[in-house]
Amino acid sequence: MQEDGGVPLRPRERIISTARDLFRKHGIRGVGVDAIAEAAGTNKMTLYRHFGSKDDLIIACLRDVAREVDEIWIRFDREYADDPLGELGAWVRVGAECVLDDGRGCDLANAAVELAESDHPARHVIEEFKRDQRNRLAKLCRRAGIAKADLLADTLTLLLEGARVSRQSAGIEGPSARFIAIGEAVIAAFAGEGQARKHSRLSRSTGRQGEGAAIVSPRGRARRVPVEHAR
Amino acid sequence: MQEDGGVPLRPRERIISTARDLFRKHGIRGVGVDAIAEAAGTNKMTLYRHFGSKDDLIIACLRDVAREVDEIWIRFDREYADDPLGELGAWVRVGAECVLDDGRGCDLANAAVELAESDHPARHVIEEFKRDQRNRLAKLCRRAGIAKADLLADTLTLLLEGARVSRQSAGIEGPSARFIAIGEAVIAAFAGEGQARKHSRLSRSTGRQGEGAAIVSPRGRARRVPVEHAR
DNA sequence: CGATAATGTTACAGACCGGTCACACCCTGT
DNA sequence: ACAGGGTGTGACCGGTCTGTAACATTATCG
Repeated sequence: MQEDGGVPLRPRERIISTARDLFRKHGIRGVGVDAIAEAAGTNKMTLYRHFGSKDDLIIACLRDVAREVDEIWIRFDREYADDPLGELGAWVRVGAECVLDDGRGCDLANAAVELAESDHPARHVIEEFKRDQRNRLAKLCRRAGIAKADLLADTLTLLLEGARVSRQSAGIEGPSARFIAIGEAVIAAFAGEGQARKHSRLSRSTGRQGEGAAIVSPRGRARRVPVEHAR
Repeated sequence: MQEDGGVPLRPRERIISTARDLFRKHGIRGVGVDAIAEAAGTNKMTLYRHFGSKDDLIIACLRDVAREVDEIWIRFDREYADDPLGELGAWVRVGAECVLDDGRGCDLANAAVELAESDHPARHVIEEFKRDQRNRLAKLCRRAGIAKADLLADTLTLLLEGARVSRQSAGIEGPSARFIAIGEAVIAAFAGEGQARKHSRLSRSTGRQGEGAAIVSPRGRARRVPVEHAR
């Protein structure tokens, strides 16, 4: 049946994996539990034995996404333990990968749009995740010696969030195509301001990209990262 | 019955207005045509006589939103005819208003998230609208003498788009709270780079805001604008 | 007034939704 | 061999969804 790395997946994992896929492709409200169960090679009854309701399944999926993103952070924090500025650059590149990917944006953010009810149980997971991402990024900025670390973290968060949603509504050639160039320029501007202050010029900061960069094209180290549609 | 400015609205306008409201509150897929018709003080049959299908109604609503935003642009272009930099500032402030407002983000962007099918007829409207917004903003940047006008337009677009979506998933205290500060700082950085070059420093550019600005609070001129949940 | 168009009302079709029930099956461990 | 837990099957419930049919009512305007 369905496997992952040679190990046959049990129904529960298959359901979560399949549900994540279908939710992402068609939207949470655009796919029914029956379709999920069938696509996962099982049936509705088994699905309901593992997840008491569709909302429960949604929450489990969102938690699963959040867990994957956390793992990326943990790996990055280890790989770039003594190079926080390099980690910031890697954050931009992996963010750009997420922007391209399949162009469906962040699962958590999408869920927040779809599940409009302000008291929906999934909102806790979403808000906690977003808060966590912001804090992680701010901490990284602080570690990198950025003077206005929180402000840079917020700026980068808005840029990535915007790139991912803009990719959906304005297309791949829209403003999100310049996410890498913009992100790197912003980091350079913030980094150059607090300490060395040599040249706090905006854009054209790390070489390459510049005005005519057009389509963002992640390469180099970030390519190795099997990030799928994380975050 | 339902009026607007003293003039009684005909069923068609009432339906569009009501549908926009309900779509916004509960999401497009979260509200049925029957509920829309009833809330609009009419019935499903009349709704279907004006709009052949729910998709048609969705498209009409999105066009209506786009039209309102266009009107704002036209007014701004007239009010700030000889002060493009001032218009950019106004753009940021009215954007911040949209971010706050009811915290449900851009109707067009939300629709792009909800209507995941890549061939959904509403996608044309959405993409055209977003392309148009970007071009308008870029033209404004050019008029303001910004050297890298397109890059600034893309940056501001990502920031606003990010602020509006982040407001939904990370809450009102999240990164979107600093949208005005960030936006103004970016504009100042770009404006200071191309020509005068006096101080291209990031942040702390136009006074006020700064590090501890916390919640964005639109005031002054932008307050007059009855923007509702435009864009 | 009278003709015509727009609107209201009710009922219905057909599909799909989330969720449950009863029961049969099969695999695993002892 | 046996027991028990996880799983598969199909039917079913009540509700909601988009969309339509037929007919009654009202508004508009010459």
